[in-house]
Amino acid sequence: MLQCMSLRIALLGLLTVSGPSSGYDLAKKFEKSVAHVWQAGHSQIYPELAKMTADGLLAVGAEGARGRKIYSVTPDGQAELRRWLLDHSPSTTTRSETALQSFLVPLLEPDEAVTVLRRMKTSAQAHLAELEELRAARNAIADPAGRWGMFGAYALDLGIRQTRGVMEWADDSIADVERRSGTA
Amino acid sequence: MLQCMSLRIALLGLLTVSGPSSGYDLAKKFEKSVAHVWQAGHSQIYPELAKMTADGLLAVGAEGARGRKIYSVTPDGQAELRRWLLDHSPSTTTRSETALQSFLVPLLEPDEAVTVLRRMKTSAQAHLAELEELRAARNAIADPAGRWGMFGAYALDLGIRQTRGVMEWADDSIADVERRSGTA
DNA sequence: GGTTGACATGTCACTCCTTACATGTCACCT
DNA sequence: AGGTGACATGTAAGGAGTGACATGTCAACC
Repeated sequence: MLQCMSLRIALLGLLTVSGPSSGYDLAKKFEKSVAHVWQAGHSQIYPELAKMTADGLLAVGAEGARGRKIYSVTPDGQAELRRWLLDHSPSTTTRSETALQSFLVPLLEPDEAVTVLRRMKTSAQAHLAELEELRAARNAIADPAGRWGMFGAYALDLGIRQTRGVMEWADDSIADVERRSGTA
Repeated sequence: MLQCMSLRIALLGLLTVSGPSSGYDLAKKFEKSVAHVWQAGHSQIYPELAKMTADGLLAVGAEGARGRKIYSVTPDGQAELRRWLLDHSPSTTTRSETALQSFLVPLLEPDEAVTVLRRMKTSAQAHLAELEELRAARNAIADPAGRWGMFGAYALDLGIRQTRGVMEWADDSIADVERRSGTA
């Protein structure tokens, strides 16, 4: 089993917090939460749930209306999740189109580079607004004292900091490009 | 052509800066530079170079010793790279194991969560040291006034900021977990 | 009764990426 | 002459991920 695991883990975590759920519900919740850190569509989720069931990490309860299958986490599944969190040092393999653009941007003329950097800043700004709205909604509704009250909260905080970092970086890089082209 | 493109673009950029190079040389340079933002092994690079040649983005010069093929960027290749940088808004699809761990960490007991967060901080620290050494080496050697002097420099700066951000986040999150478990 | 649209689950084809395997060249050492 | 090891280029098998397609249920509305 040298596979990536991450989708499995994400689903185990989500199912732990949600309690027994159907694939459809999981896919919807996934989209609104875990997808910020690990993307997957229903066409990947349904087969993975089936495989996880076959591997004993999940159990299928009664099938509800419209053929809904209700999954829940087995003890093996809990153990798998715990083990991954405690023992697995995450692989650092990056693959970010934004970072690639930032890498290559010096290949452009200064004014073009500034345009690209400004676009990056704008989209970071939009992303930041989205994340801060999410946090505001959390603070208004969620019960942070509950058993899983902080589920996703640290990741949200991290995302906000990283996005702010991108904005600051873009500002400084724009200034740097302009300084260099001014004195050239 | 709804493909990802990113590997193509990375190779075009690297080849633009390196000047005509063999696949082997590109793979080595790739590993030391672009791989920080987009990973790929030689088994992916060789076929991609062949495809890019077939698509007219690259041209093969004389074959050197030991069957070396010397690739160079064609005008079509330059245009492709420019177009991607100027017109392509990078997809925001995240997929980070670190972020996934940060997402799920509240599922653990407080002391376990602290352990995981400390590990994340340590590895961020190591990564930061690596990046700062890279920057020091750049500053000692590189000629930032040269045509491509800043190639990769903005990405390196971004990486350093992001990694510092992770460390700060880890510190604050550890403090938060400890505060919550103390008052619970 | 029929249409619409949200609910619900899946498959298929294709691209992307990783690991391991396979092949052959050339310089240098003994 | 033979061995070693860096150089150099590839292929193959399989897992991961994407987008489009396919199928069927059920409630509500007209």
